[in-house]
Amino acid sequence: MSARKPTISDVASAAGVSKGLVSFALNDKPGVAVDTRDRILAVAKDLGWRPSLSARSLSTRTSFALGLVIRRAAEVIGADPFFPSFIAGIESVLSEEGRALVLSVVPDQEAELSTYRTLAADKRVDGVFLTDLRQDDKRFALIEELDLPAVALGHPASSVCFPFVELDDTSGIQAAVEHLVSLGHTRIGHVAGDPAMIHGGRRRESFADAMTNAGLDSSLVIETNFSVSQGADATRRLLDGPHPPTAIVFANDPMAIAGLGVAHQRGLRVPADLSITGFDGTDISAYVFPALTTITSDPVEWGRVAARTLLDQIATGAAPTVALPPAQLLIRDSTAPPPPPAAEVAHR
Amino acid sequence: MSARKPTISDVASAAGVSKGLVSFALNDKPGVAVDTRDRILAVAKDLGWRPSLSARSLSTRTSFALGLVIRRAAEVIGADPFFPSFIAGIESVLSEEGRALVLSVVPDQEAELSTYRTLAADKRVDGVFLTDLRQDDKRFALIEELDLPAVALGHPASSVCFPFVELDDTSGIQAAVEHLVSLGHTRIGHVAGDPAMIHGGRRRESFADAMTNAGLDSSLVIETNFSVSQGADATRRLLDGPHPPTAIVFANDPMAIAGLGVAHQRGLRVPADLSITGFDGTDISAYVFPALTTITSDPVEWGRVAARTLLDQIATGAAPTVALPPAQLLIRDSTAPPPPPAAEVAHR
DNA sequence: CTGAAAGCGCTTACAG
DNA sequence: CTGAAAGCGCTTACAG
Repeated sequence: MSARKPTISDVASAAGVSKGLVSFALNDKPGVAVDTRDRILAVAKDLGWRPSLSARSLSTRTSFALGLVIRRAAEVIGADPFFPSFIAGIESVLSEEGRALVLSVVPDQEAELSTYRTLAADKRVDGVFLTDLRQDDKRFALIEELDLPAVALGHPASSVCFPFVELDDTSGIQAAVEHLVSLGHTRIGHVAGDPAMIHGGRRRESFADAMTNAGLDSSLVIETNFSVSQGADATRRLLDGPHPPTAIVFANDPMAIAGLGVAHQRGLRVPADLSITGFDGTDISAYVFPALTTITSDPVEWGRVAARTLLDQIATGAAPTVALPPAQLLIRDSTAPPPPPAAEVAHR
Repeated sequence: MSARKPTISDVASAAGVSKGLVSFALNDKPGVAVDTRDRILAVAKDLGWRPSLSARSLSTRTSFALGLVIRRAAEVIGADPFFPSFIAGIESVLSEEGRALVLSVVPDQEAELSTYRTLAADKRVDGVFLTDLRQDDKRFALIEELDLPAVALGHPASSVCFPFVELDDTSGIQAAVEHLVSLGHTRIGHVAGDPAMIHGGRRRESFADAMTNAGLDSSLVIETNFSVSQGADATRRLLDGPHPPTAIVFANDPMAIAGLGVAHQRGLRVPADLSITGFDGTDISAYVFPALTTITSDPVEWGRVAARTLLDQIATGAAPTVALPPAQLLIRDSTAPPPPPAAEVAHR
């Protein structure tokens, strides 16, 4: 029971071998006799030896950590339940691998970029996750410049030199629009996300495509930054327009819930007077009234797959891109046929 | 423009001094002539030298990182907007200090404890944040055993050897009860959080105390795990009881929003038939209908202060405990006088 | 005020 | 299959 933590030298002398051999045994390198290896490992276990992370880091230039940089405005960060679940998924694979997750939350692009630079310069992480991809994403060039292994969430707008894990959300949006059209809606609005963000832009395009396919006007769209306050505001503007929609497709659940609030405040019944769909399938969406028809994905699984892909990319330098099962439309109680024209007018 | 990153030796030889002196200059140690120091620093900057983190870690036994372990069931993790904001607060101080945050999300106590052990054994972090304090918290003994610097969020149930940052939430709960009592409510229920968690238990006690002070029955309490599903369930049970409350105080906003959903589903008007209060002051609470009367705290500030305190604790070993401004009652539209007895009966 | 050297605890060619 | 040694890039007594 020495006070000091045992080192590789302690193990080596206790096992009667050199430090080098202990290292080889530990790392499963070839060239160690089986019984020698077993003896070394037994002694190591006996002594309670754990190789020093910083010593390994120094000689291998590896940090055994992965980095996640989240760039979100303070206003948006709290409302989005994506990240906690996504991180739980990452953790579930990292913990088995003895790796850690280094997390940064930054307010703007400048801080984001400099955070990646610092992470790379300090070799604080062996690779990074790229979330919230943007249309013209400055990170791509930076990642290449820094020669930092990376994995992106979603399909990058340009061709990139790293793998990504994508989840098709277009079919979910299309299913939502088709669902509303089949219920008889013809004036459907969309409260879109941030157009500078790939998934914000793509959901909007999917909406427009689906509307066009149905032969309907696809111009009832208002862009937001994904925040609840802008979601509420967009809903108001849509309802105040000359031809208010009878259904609104929201780009995320928090905005849809805010939209529900606006509708109720105006005395509109959902879904009798106004149908609403969300996006994410958050827990709370099942418990608001009426329960939200939404489009579900699996952020925990996304985290798991992204972590495995990044680890693979670090190890091999050429991990394959993977496509997750597409987001699914989950029909609950916030969608119904539109009101008959007369009843409709009565509400304005 | 060499391909290799410059090291301390490069700086030393370029400046014509020894490595040791460069180290002293870098770390502001005494015993370096001012002009020598300036020259060294100028050369270092010129060469773009950044001291290697892993080399420094190895010789100083410091990781320049702080650890946050979040133990939450998958079901609860997404709905609680506390952590993203709290983490943003931590980040705002760590980024200036060149330190990183290592985050772990674990499902249960066993994983939680072993995560702290691993973090300490690997010297992965220099100190840890302790959140979601429990009544009988196994982490306290572990922290002492591991000799790991720590800071707790909230007031520990037992006396501990590390500082904590507390935020009084009792006065907020009391203010909520007093507000409801002053509106004329006499049957007030409480959807409590997890009683094993300090803040869950304390909010519940504050509720009971406030009710007793008002001379009212304080037994209308249902415990939950803070999840929206249990929040909805508890609301139903309260409303199905023999003497249903005319107001419900919820231990967090997500559950209050679920409670709002249950009330609407039953055709109860809020606040005319039922008053509801939340806790947290989340963004979305302002946008549901009716806007939620809630109790607000400042998780970002909490993160900032906790980070500074932990850094102080690491540096001095004796950082003072700090008390944040108490949570404030924010009156919005979900609270009003109770319905007259007759009207009430009509709703059952 | 400054230099030369040992040490932190691993890994990895290089010999044998 | 195994050992002895150098090296990763810092920090820190120890001399002078």
